[in-house]
Amino acid sequence: MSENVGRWLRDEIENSILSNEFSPGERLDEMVLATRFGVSRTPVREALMQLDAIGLIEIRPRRGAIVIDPGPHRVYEMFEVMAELEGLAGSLAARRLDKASREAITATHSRCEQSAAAGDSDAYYYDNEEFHKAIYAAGRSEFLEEQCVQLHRRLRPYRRLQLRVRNRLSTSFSEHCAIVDAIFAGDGDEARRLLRTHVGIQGERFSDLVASMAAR
Amino acid sequence: MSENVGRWLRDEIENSILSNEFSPGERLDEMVLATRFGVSRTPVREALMQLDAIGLIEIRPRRGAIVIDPGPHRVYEMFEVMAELEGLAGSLAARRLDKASREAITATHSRCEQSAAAGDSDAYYYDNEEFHKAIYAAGRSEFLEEQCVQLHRRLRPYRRLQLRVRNRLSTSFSEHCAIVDAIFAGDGDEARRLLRTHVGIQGERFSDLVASMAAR
DNA sequence: GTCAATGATCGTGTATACAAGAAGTGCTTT
DNA sequence: AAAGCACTTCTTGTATACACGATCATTGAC
Repeated sequence: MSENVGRWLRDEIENSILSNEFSPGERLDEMVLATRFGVSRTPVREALMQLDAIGLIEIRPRRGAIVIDPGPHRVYEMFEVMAELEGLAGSLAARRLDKASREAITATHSRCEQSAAAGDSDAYYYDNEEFHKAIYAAGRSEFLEEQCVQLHRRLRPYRRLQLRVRNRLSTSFSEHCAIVDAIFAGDGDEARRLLRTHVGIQGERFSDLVASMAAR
Repeated sequence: MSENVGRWLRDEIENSILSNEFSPGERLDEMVLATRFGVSRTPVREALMQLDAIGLIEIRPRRGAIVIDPGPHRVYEMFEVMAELEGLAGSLAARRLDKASREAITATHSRCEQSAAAGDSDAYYYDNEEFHKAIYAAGRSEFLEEQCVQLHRRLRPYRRLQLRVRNRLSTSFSEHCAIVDAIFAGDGDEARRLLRTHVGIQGERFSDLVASMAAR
């Protein structure tokens, strides 16, 4: 547990939302949360305030907090922005790549290869996240890295759903290969382009997303 | 005053920070703020929590809140991300432009023209903001628009400083012209490219920024 | 039978009280 | 005189109390 209860609660509730324990639209009762975590309403409220500020929940004055339901269209928009940010990270990574980042990318990339070969979508889901984070870090822009990590976090549940689509695992991995090649070759524009299409949800992938969101 | 004190305080303190009334590094005493605004510590704390969540201040456990000092390098990184997001907004705007958005862009653009012609950098600062917001809106991506507005808000003080640089007003406006042309021509790639360079801080503009930040 | 009005109930918004840690101050000791 | 330690004080973190608005149900009227 973190040093202060408010922060701990924020992480706890955030995780519960992102892992779909609290569903979109669900009302978050302060008293219920307080008793559940064995604290008073004060730190619960502070945690909710923070989650409201980062857009995970909505606090309607005098009417309590509800988990925001982005809906397919907004999720698409979020992926669109994510694609753009990852593209930037990739282009910076290609220009600024150093030894440590190169090794981190190589390591996470080969872990993805193993999970993809094994057809283990849960393992791939985790390794994929580490791979992308390695690219964020390689861009050497702290602010960009933070933005990427935060948005990635919010999109996590949907990224996971996407991997369930048939053949997505092997497609994803082969795209990774091209991305790694571009970054290692120092080709920033190509890395940017590849990451944009890799992360974005073009064409039929949007309907796949809608379908998987509806299936929950 | 907003419907609840917490939100009002958040906006109030946020504005005070962004208008440099509270300087970077300054300690924000809960009790001082509470008495200043004539409320108790509870809503003050809730406001501070939210400002911490969006990265404007840092709350160090048991040691109070301080206004974050981004420093030139981080401000540069923020502009880099802003440029990318605005580029995306511009490319979307070029593809999705409708009548209302077109009129909004035209109107704000001509207001910029007048302020630039008058050499009124304060007026231009305001009109420029409206112009950029018109482009965000024209992209028709709510999430992107929100991200742009939020980041624009945080960069506002620095954008203002930049306009003080010699000739920046007329340069900025002529860039606007090219951007408007590209968007109206439906050339998304060109709009993206132009906005990226317009917003980003390349070359000597970075040293201008550093100089103006130091001069405060 | 349906709709509206009024009162009861529940939950949020704010203030205050209390607990606990951090920073500053003054004393002692070397 | 400088450094270390204890004590005091100030500020934050959490709990609780109270006030007010929203929601819901019950009752009455049409």
